Amino acid sequence: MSADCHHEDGSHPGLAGETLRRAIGLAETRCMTSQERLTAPRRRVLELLLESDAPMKAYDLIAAFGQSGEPAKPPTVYRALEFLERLGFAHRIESLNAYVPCRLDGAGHKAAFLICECCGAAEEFEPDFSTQLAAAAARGYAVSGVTLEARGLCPACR
Amino acid sequence: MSADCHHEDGSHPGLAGETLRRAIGLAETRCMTSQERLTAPRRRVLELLLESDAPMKAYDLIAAFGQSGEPAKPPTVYRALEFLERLGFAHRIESLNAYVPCRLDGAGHKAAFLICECCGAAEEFEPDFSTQLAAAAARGYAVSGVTLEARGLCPACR
DNA sequence: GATGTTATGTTATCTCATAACAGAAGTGTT
DNA sequence: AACACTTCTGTTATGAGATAACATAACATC
Repeated sequence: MSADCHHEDGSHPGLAGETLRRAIGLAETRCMTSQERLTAPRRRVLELLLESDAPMKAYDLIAAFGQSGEPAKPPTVYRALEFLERLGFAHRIESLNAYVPCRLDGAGHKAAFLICECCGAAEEFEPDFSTQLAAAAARGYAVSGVTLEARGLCPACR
Repeated sequence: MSADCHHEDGSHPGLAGETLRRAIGLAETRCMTSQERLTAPRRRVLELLLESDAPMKAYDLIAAFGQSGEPAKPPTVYRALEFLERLGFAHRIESLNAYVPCRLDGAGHKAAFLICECCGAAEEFEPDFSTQLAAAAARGYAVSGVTLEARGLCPACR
């Protein structure tokens, strides 16, 4: 994100109130059905991601973790992120070293982002990797996960 | 790369001798025509990348930099990598924190890799991003660069 | 040969992430 | 209930990756 960008990122406003509660409730349900546990630290990290307007760095999560200002220890947050990624509730954006909640239901182990170099917005979009998967198959590769990160300017910043 | 993989990565054998010299000569030429300078540290880092069979970490490059075993200082190597990326001579693989020489001529600011989770090979392939670029355009994004990283098993490791 | 620009050398520090081990909490048995 | 088993958490310490800041050197060009 450039330092002198004054645009707002309108693409993914953070959740709050009832909307937030429902998103977390949905995660609870999905954990139930897959015999996984949405424990307190995992729930807290998911909540922080959902509340945020923008991708969050791990140490942002660490700093914001405690209700009354006490930070978490790094492993607490990294473990929660690992869990959330494994269940598809969050994605890591490699080129930012940052994390976002999954905005698309059931994207599985594929993710695609449009990242604005001006305002820092990271918009997730439905990835169609058929071309690339065909190229991989032609080379004999068995692909288990794909990520795509496109950098540029969002409509507001152009 | 899994610790117990005994396969060889055959996809990108490191260059040596005449082949290596020609690859570097090509880079020299391309620098000339674009009014850029392939200075000693830049040339050295490119050489190390070209000689390697596999993606190299920045601190691998730092350790291998000196002819007689003396490491480089980190900024020396990071600056060279920045230059090589800018000119399209090298790519950073975000999900590995590692670097490879560009294997495709004139790929510009787009790159696509098949990364073997067993042997660590990273094969660059010709990216066709037409689908994703159309999706980006539909959202009003002006895309300046795209990277794709597909993880899985290479033919030898399957 | 003075000036502006680009690149390098050097020190220190910052950000990002994980290893290792002890303890607590849930689950299923007998 | 007592037990073993597994999963998750707490805590300390450290490893890995990258950059800020400033001084010096090399090149260009006028």
